[in-house]
Amino acid sequence: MATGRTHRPATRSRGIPEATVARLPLYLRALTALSERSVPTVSSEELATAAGVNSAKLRKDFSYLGSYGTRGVGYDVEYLVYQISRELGLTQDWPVVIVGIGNLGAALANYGGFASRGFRVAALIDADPAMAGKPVAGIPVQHTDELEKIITDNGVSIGVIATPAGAAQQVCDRLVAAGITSILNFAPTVLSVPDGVDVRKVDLSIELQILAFHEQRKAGEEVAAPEEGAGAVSPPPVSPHRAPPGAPGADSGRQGPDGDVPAVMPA
Amino acid sequence: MATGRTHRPATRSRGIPEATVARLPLYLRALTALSERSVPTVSSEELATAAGVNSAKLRKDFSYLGSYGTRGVGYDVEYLVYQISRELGLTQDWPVVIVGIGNLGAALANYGGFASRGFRVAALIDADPAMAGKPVAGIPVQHTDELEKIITDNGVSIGVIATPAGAAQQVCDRLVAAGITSILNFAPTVLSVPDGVDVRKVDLSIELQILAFHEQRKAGEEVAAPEEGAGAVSPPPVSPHRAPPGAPGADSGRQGPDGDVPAVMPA
DNA sequence: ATGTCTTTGTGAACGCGTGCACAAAGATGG
DNA sequence: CCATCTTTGTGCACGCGTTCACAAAGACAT
Repeated sequence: MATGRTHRPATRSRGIPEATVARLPLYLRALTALSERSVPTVSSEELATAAGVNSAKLRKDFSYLGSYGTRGVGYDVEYLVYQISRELGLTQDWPVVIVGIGNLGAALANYGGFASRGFRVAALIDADPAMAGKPVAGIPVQHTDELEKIITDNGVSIGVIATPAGAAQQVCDRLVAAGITSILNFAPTVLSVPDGVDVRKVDLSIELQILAFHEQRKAGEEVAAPEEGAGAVSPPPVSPHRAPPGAPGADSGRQGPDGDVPAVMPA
Repeated sequence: MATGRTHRPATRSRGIPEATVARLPLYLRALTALSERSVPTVSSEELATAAGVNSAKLRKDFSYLGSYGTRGVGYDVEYLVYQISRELGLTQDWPVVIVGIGNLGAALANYGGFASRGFRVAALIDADPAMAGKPVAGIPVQHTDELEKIITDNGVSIGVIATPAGAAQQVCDRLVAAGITSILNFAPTVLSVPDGVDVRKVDLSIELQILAFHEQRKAGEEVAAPEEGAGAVSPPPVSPHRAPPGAPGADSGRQGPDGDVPAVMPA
């Protein structure tokens, strides 16, 4: 999961737990697949398997939405697709803007999963004047100067940030000032936003690091970890030189502070 | 976070909670930034703010790693960077292979955040013969036929799947059979893997849908929904009882019955 | 040394999320 | 109409994660 929510402590919207909301898209995907195969109904067991979750959890999730099932039979696929879509707000059109048309931004612009879910790429924005007018995924890139106008003219409320880390906060501030209230952030930075603005982040690097952690653990299981100092080893002021990976280090020379340039895109 | 973990119920690796592991990369990023600015020490309060978390949570997280701070002073930045890197397994080289070099795969191959964290792209693999030999991000693409050989020859244990949804499971099976034990999946499909294999998934579409949910709720707050609670009155926008599809009518039209099309990667 | 001040590390309480297990609801067959 | 069988919906218990709040530990000044 390359995700991470931000803020929004416990405002359980109208009783639907955040964890449940996060799974609804999963159910929707599985249901859509069934719908395409013209399957009329599914049991919680079948659907749960298709969505990769526990059936009890699925039933409990659906119970928050209402009683849409039929005991002894299961759930009507089409009806459920509609209900979940409505709950998620996918029955309406959501114009989005993508800021930062680099490798990642371009990949996002070409992403086919947008339109099929009610999301419409209203505009592509980049700070590089050379990019202006150049079409990406059939949409001409516009310069950052137009940002505010684009957002207000199109009534955009969701913005995607795919810029380098250094520019993210600045872009974010402008988006928010222009009226954006939901942001999907691909830049490896913590964005600070005023209350009322939602931010979700996707960071591939983080996901890989989590995998590495487990991978290391698996590998170390056979060798039996050396347990290191049992007693609390007081932190010696002597900063142990950070062991640089045997790889071609010297990465931080690429650019700004963090040198991170996000590049992600779910298929 | 466009993230979502999979499996691994409660195997808290050596006592470090999964939630804590997921935050370590966040701390590491903030610490690295401080390190580059030559800041010698930070308090839990400062670091927490930089990482976007609560200070109490941060201290508790660090407590699982050991006592690396100094009361009254804070944490030694360099030392902590090293400890966390080591804990995450980033002090060693992790060769990874990327399968599926479409828009997404190419973006990933160009991602600068890999090398800087100890990850090295060992190979790019695609099923399209026309792609073979073509360099992407300086690395020549190899055909799927070579998959097994590439993995065993390079001792790769982490694989990234960026193929269309339809090919994901098949690719996954081959990766696992070849010895891969950690997979980062960008395809919108639930992968089934044997025990011992970790899968993490990133799905942009899901993140956007979650944002849409909250966005819709924000918009609806002004209209103030009429409580509707008590009697569990199933909201029948279409039909009270198990009404068949019927949905499209009220729907924003546009998309056909299918609507979804499992995010078929443009490739 | 001694006292004061800062910040960590953690015990404990609390709340959310998960999964079990079962009663209720409805379908189905006789 | 009744019996049986399937599957939902949910009460309940449990465990993880979060947060509070404070004692302990050390820095620093006197």
